[in-house]
Amino acid sequence: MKVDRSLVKSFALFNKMTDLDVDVLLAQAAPRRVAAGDVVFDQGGIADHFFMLLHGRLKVTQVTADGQQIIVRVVNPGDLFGFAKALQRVDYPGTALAVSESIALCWPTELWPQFIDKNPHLAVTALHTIGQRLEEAHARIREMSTQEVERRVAHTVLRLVEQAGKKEAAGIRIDFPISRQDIAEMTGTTLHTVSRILSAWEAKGLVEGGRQKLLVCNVPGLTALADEAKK
Amino acid sequence: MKVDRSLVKSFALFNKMTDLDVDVLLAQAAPRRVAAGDVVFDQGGIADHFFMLLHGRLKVTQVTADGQQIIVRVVNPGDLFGFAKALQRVDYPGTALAVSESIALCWPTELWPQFIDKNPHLAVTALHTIGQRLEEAHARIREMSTQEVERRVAHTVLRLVEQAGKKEAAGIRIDFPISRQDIAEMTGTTLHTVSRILSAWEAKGLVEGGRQKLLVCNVPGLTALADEAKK
DNA sequence: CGCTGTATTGACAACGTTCAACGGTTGTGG
DNA sequence: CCACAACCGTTGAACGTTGTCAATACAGCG
Repeated sequence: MKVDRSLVKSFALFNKMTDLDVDVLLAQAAPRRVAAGDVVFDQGGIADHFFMLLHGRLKVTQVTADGQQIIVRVVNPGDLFGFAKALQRVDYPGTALAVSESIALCWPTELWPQFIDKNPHLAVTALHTIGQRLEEAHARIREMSTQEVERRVAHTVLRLVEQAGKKEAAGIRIDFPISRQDIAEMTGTTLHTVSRILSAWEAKGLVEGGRQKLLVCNVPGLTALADEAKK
Repeated sequence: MKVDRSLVKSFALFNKMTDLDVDVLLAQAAPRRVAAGDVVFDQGGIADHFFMLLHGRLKVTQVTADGQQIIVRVVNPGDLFGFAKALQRVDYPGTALAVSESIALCWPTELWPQFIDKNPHLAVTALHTIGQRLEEAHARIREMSTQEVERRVAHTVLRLVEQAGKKEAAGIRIDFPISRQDIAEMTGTTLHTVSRILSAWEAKGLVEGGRQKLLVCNVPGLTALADEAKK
């Protein structure tokens, strides 16, 4: 039940805090293991906990009234997630699903007010986190408003490289299982179009595909594609 | 220079505060008049102040690297805006431009920490505000990912009715000058398409157009259009 | 009165979705 | 252990929504 301080000290959220404060926070946290494919919480469910990802990878999705799904974001180790209550919501606005074996720290939402009370840093950090997320959302809106699909996919893949890139001999591997459908739901297009684009890129030697796999061979090349003003 | 308490007490931000606290806040605020077409701050400018809109209407825009513009949001009376510094930014991420004669309260950003220190309510309110804005952004992403242009425009117009609707004999007036270009930049399309859609709606008696004018005659009809699942 | 910014409308092209069929891989249950 | 289902991916063809290009009209303003 007890999580060791050394496991979390490297995350941005904690590295400005004293050992004592970290210990207090950890003492109230429950670690939770989530198998790939399992959900941490469901869209519409009562927001009774908030979380931090220790290990693994999650995707947060939303389903529209007419059944279409989009991926809101990918959760990486060190990220806070599911703190809907802090935003004055009673329910979770999306579903968090593990795409690979993951471990999350869980706190009951009732503790949130105490936490920010005891540790003003946390409130500031939370504000920054949400601020960044808002900027990401606006960036995505900007892209969807002004760019054609191929550039959006390029940007999305580059973002994944940043967040989950792992160096390999032949290039940079996206370090979790990701399907064309997933990329489609991140960019607002269909898996067909994504498949075509990735095939074209593979022919150019920019990437290497595979079942739920993606290896980026030529980052500068992709960046050029992403930044290229409309011809 | 002094702003009377009664002018602001009706806004959500202040109505949970004591008269004394309100007075303290107001004592440090500078009211600023902005003519239609003038900017309050520029994208990229140093974020040395944050604001609350007392009267009028602003639009917040962003320009992309290749010169395309989008409208991030519309600022209504009572809204906080431009608190970039609280999100750990040094510059404003967008430009705030008055679309009609407006009055804003200005505070130097250095005061922000003191404010949330003295008035914990404010930090909570700020979190809620940003949380809502994040949800709006996600809603917009969802719409742009899954809906065709006409429905997006319908949603956008309905949102404007909520925010800036003014009852008239023939329907609900959008209470500030708004062009087809503006609507296009809010929905991620072109003014041509917006013009076509509005013309079609006018033929059906749903709206009445005009130069920088918009009157919604049939709200339920528009709502039906907006919610209609894809045929 | 002419200029500038806004709006309308048509013709056309194209990007991307939809529909459809097929191949390959993984995992499961008999 | 093999057969089969379920899922993921690929690719072709047709269609349609929407952007692009272009021409015109109109209102407001100096």
